[in-house]
Amino acid sequence: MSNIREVADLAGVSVATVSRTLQQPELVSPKTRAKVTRAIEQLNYKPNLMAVKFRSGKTHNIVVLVPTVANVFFARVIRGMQEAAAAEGYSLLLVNTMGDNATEQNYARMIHTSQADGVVQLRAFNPFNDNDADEQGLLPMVNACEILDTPQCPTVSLDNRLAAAAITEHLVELGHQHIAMIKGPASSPLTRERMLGFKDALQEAGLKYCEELMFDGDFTLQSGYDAADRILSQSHPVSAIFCENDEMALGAISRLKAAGLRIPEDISVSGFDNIAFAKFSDPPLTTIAQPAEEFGETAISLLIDVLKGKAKRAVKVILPYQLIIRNSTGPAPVQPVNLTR
Amino acid sequence: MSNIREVADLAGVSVATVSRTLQQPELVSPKTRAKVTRAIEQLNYKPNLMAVKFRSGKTHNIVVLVPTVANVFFARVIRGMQEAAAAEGYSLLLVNTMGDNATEQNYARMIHTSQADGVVQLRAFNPFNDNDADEQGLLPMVNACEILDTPQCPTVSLDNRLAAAAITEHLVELGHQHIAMIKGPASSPLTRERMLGFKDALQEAGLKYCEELMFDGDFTLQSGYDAADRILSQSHPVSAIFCENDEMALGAISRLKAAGLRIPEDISVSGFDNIAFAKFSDPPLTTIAQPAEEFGETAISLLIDVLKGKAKRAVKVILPYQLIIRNSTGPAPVQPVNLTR
DNA sequence: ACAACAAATGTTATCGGTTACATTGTTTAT
DNA sequence: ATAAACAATGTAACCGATAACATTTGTTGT
Repeated sequence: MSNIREVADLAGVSVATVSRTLQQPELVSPKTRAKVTRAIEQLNYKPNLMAVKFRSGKTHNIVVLVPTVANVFFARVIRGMQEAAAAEGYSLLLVNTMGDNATEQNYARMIHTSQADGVVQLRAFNPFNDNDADEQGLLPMVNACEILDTPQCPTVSLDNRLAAAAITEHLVELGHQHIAMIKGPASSPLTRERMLGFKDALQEAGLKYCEELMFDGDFTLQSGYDAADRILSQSHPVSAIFCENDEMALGAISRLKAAGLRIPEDISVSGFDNIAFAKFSDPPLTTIAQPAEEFGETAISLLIDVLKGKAKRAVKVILPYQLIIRNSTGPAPVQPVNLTR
Repeated sequence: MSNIREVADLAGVSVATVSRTLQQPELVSPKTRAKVTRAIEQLNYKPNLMAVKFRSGKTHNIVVLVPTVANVFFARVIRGMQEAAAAEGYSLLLVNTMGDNATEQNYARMIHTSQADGVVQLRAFNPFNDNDADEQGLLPMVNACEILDTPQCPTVSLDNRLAAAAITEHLVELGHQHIAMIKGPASSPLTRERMLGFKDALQEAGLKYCEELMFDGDFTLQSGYDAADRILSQSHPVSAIFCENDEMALGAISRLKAAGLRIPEDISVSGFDNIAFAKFSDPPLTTIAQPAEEFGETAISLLIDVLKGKAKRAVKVILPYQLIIRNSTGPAPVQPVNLTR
């Protein structure tokens, strides 16, 4: 591999001139520029970016902590980040953390070892220690999608509470009075926020909230299936199920159909996220659409602002949601269906 | 940020001793080691890994070219790579290439600019130029999943032809004589291989191959839906559809059901990949399971072999597939159903 | 023609580590 | 006792680029 010195020698100039030819060509006379360019081509010279990054102290790398890349929603967010990052000359170091705190802390440490300039965190967990925080005003981190309660960094999120209330309201308007909920893991703020929105809407409608109709899940298809199974084997009447994401909704539908229930005639099911599969399921899923790609783009652009020192104060961006009504929700049956057949 | 010199000063030793304490502690006396360790802690010293990588010429980064992270199958492969890489101290630079050749070439160039040591390519496209190849015997690249026809690098793949034949055979055994196929993009070798396997099985069974029953898709849900739409509006009888991946199969099922067809009573549909959704669709999808995580692990381990100079010759690994029979395929109807109702 | 200044190019310290080699101190063998 | 061998530590060159500063060359004005 050739280096800048060889190029300089071949072109008969100094290394500084070669560097300038590449960085600020306007400072180099056209004649010399031509000589240098020729030498570069002749040697097939490529600057060693490791050296550049080392020297400049800027890696142009961004660590992205993803709970799981297998989540279709995150895949869309990643795509948005990718594009925004590439446009600004940044590379993404994607880390599939499986929600493991230690792993996240490990990779966040790449900031300190100068392997990356910043971090995008897609989970409500602060991978930095407290003492890291006060070193500089703003940590080079952006929190997206599932945000921290008290973040010291910019965030991009959705008003999950409002969105959850909106979809619940839709169910209420259809006449549903006994709505079960399949929640995400208790550790997730999303879960809490969407639950609050759910409660808000119930209260607004004058319906009473019933703790026994809340079921645990973990955002996977299987957990939705399992939760539906538990719903079927309990005694309270249920005419609609609000699922905290689409995967769980689809899993639940699978179980309900296996029990011979018709959707939405016997029971309505709603999701959250509007993943690609939602449109093609049977029946197509009523859900909340999130601007996933935009989450990614915004996160990257906020982070770059922080890195450039532009952001003095932690910005909070709230992106809009959209209620997508399809056929998995319908009017409540006149007589609540007996689930335990 | 403190550096090695400050640590050396505080500990009252030379920089070499500090470096040795971290790299080859056995060369340093316990007494000195203790002094150095204390200084490191006191200053909260973290070695600048950019400097290390620059000096050593090894970045411990691996570029992964993913056509799209939104593909559930790739997500699993990525997860496998992630784990294998982390275990060996490598980081993954994931690139969502959207199948764009220029993008892939761009990122593959990171090898030449010393930003990464190697590349894992999940698509049948060689991002390097010919002249890159002969520089060294083996390019620091591994091709996985969808492999090149004439790769100059190690590969990990499935015998797609055999797998496609196996699932076709399953359809034939169920009595299907008019099998349509929804293909992937013509540019993909996977498409060709699976098509060959499909033809193999037809020939084996003495059935004739019909060009008009081959429909184009692009591995997305929507393209499966659209292809099914075209199948419904043509005149040949069809009792089964072999889809080249699960997404297209699910899209097709959605369209077929919308037309009032029952699956598998009226028409059978098979997929390929066994994504998580396959099990929870209605009906659950008959498909080919691939060891996705193992693809990823193997790819990384092969690449590391190449990087360490262990691999002299390009290895080809073929992983096993598994036919998963669920309920989207069933006996062929006695009288072929008229699709154009 | 010459000062004054601008443009073009060169020289070299520097980033933060690693490591070959040099030096000093300590132990072992004869 | 002395040379040889070894252990522990230090010195400084080096990786490849950048950029501050120094120097040379070219241009302009009077």
